[in-house]
Amino acid sequence: MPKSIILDKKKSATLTPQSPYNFNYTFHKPSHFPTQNIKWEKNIFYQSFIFKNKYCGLKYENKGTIAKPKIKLSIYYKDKLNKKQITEIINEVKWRYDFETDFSEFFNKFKKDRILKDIIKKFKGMRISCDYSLYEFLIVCIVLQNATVRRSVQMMQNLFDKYGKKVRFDSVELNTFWLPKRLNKVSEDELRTLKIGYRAKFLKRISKMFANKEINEYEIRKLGKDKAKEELIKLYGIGPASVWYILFEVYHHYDAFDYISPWEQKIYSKLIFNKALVSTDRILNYFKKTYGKYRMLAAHYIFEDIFWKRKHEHIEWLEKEIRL
DNA sequence: CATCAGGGCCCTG
DNA sequence: CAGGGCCCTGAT
Repeated sequence: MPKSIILDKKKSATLTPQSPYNFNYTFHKPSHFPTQNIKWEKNIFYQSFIFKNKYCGLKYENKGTIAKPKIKLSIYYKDKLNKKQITEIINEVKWRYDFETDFSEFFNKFKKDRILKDIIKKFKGMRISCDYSLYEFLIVCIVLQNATVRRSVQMMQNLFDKYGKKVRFDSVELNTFWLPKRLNKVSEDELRTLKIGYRAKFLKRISKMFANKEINEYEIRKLGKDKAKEELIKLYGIGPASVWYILFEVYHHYDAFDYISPWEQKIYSKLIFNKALVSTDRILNYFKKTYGKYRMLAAHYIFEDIFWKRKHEHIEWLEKEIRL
């Protein structure tokens, strides 16, 4: 078990995202895979955060409204962070939680859409949120592949316990990820003792690429969707199912919806067509035609809506599809 | 007890 | 471009 790093220093800043911004629907996504590097409670969000090899903790507090958003960000750290580094962390946070995008066109365009109209009313101001760096998100993708959620949770926790650290700040203790070079050094056999199976090879290769700086997360932000896809799909262990998640969540391409995995196909079939199984082509065409460049964002709103409902009520058909 | 598919991907033919 | 193999786990 990792030992805790106590983060006893703190700097705070007040941030004002573009309106409308819904704090809670952005910082908590029930459809997302749960990992122990983050913690949400109403109007507060915590995360562990590795910034240039430094282990930090971030606390976000909702101090505004959806129409007049205001977020207090507190950065907890141990050694020292200079002003420039603080600014860099703030900029990264703004990107990760989609502070600066203008959503008005999306909301206006679809406020009468048969599926989205009610969802938009309720979720207006929900943004993309990515709790991970590219490297960390790749780990999550790989751990999700060909496994049930329960098993993915176990694999992730084993990795956190073996290679990550823990940070303690404010009132929380959270797991952290590790640096790519850490995994680059371990053997495939050692990784396999963590019950991750054939994924060990993927993690090693990807960690090696990051350790050797063969891939640059920030350069890919400058690329268009197709170019970015081309780069990402080259990664060993990243195929068509994973790459769309990355393009949307990490790179904010609101139209990154050109592939549906079987379990998602069933969910969209039910929600959009009220049928057990509609062909993936038909679903994708519907989204493309109806939502155009916002098709993945629309899909995201629809997905979050059903998963929020699931928190409060039992949805029989959905339980069958997600197989915990 | 055995068998099997699961929130894919790689590699081969 | 189809299909087999891959890890482990819980369901049957």
